[in-house]
Amino acid sequence: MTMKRRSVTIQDVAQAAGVSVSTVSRVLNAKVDVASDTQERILAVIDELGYTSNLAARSMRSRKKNLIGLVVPDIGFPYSIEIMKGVNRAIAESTFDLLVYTTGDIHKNGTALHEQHYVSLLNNSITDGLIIVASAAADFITDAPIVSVDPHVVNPNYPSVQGTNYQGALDAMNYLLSLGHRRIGFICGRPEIGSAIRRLEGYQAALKNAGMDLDETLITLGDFSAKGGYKYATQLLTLDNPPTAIFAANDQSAIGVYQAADELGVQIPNELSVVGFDNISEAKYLGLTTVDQFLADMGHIAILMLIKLINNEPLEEQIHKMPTKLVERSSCQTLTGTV
Amino acid sequence: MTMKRRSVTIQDVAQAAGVSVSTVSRVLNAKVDVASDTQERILAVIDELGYTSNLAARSMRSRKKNLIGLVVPDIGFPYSIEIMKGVNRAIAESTFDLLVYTTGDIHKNGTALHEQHYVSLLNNSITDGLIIVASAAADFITDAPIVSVDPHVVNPNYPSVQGTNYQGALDAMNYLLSLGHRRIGFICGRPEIGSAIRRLEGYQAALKNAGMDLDETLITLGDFSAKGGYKYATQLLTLDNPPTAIFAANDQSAIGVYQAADELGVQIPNELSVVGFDNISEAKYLGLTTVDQFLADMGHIAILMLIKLINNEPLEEQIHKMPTKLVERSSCQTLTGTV
DNA sequence: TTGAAAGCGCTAACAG
DNA sequence: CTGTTAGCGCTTTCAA
Repeated sequence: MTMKRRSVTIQDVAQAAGVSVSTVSRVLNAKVDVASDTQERILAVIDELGYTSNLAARSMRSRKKNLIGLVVPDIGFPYSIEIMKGVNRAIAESTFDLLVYTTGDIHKNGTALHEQHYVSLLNNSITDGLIIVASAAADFITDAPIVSVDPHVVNPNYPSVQGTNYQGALDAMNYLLSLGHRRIGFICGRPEIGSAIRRLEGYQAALKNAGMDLDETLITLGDFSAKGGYKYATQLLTLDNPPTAIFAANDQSAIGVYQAADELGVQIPNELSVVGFDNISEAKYLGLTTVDQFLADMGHIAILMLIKLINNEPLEEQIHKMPTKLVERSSCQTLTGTV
Repeated sequence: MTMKRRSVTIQDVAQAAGVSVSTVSRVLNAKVDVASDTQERILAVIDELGYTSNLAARSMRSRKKNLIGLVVPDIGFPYSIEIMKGVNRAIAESTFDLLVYTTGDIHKNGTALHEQHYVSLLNNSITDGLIIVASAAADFITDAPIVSVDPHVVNPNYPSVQGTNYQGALDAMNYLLSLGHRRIGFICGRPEIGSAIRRLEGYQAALKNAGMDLDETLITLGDFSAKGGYKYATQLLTLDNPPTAIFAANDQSAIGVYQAADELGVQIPNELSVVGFDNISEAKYLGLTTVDQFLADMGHIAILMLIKLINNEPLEEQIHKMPTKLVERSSCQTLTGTV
């Protein structure tokens, strides 16, 4: 590790090259009005001294930072990972660098405050713009643009990319109905999150469309966790008249369902069909890639939108509808976005 | 979204509170020598104006930035995620904020350059120190301390936290041997990475210790990917005299083994035992948590080491040995670290 | 084509 | 306890 006590500054480079700092700065910023031999000499010195421009100083002085920030909730969720992948891909194709901040455990309180803290910290100083994933906070203080991905509550004041949760739930339910199921259980997500509610509404609408009655005992609480899924699946499967299929609000819940079924000796998929929304873990385990792609695309779209905002280009409203694909014991996810 | 054209500065706060900037600065940095009524007034103004300190300006002026950087390879790997979790946990218990940078696809070239770019960019400006996970680069130019987690090649010039790959492989093999297996296949990791080699050495040593001959046809190439695992498992399982057990170099490879076995109609674990190093995906799928913990602890330890370095405290050499736990079809991971 | 000089927002002496 | 002042490293006028 080459560890110097004081880093080499633009001053050092200027002195070594026998020019002024402003000339070095011009070279660094690829300005054209520099004599080519001067330029070469400076570049050589930069290389020799191992100079890197100081991010802080640069950010402070100039408006463009070439840096985009991504604020994601608990990275333990495959959901976050997949979005990050799409973001990474889009960043790689751009001229921006990416910094990621995680707000920690999504189930803990104070997430909204954490988010706001980071937004202020970053967007008022070193980043040109920010993507916020699954934000709990509804409002932010910021100078630079923000694009929100799957916010808990949609705020029409700023652009967002959202999964088509309602349609996805309809698709999943229609799939189960087409298999002949008439008693389908539903394990809900965290009720304060809009997407969980829209999935529930999709569940209810599908039953209604099929002309079936709603059995309230088949709808349970839930919290997007495997533990919750296990608890509520056990509840459903030990009913006097248990469901023949379960639609879980997300992949973690679905894992809990598998565990509960296993423990109770219920065979999947022979005795019980299971569909989980966002069923990433399983898809990955089974070597499927379709589901991941939806989320990655959300991240990708969000970055493209953000870059347009940063460049002051207009956003055209646009529906980005992903094809739906269902696999046994797995699920579907569709999304819309404005680019 | 509250979006102002120019952010409120410490100047604005000072003016509004009728004090000087330095007094505001003192309050911001929790200095004690400020009259409590002055402090209250300033805090009220800060709150009212929605002031947030400019990260760039602060970083530039003061040595302490309260920010730690984490550079991880491809976030698609559960390995990276688990380490990030441990890091997050340690950060939450500290006074530091965390910023993450990912170098993208681990299999792509140029990773080392990417790493060096970010180390210079961050560590010479806005971070107090950096954790680098699975670094491909061996050397860095940096002002602030670095702690390396599982570097490809260990550089004795700077502190590192490393998994006990050799011992872990021994444990995994002894487990398979204790099950009575005498023909055990090995699917290697990327050979340019030190940990892959140490796992191979553990495999070989275990056989030697058991007084068994080494059958070269049972050792295949590999690349830490499911695709590679599938390919080489197929190769092993279609041998004239196929192995009764396979030890895969990581969890991705193991997934490939399951796929290959499934396709060839080989029953696991009845006809074939499989152990995968770092078997995170499966452990998670099966609801196990032990394996994750090892990696998270590596991240945790790394942060504790880094904070000591930042505070100029000495590092004591210390072996942190995790208990070994083996589960059928899954694996073990132990680690050591200096804190 | 280049250099001198003015700050960006902030912290840290140094005085009072 | 508080204000004045001097920069941190960089970009950007404005002159030369």
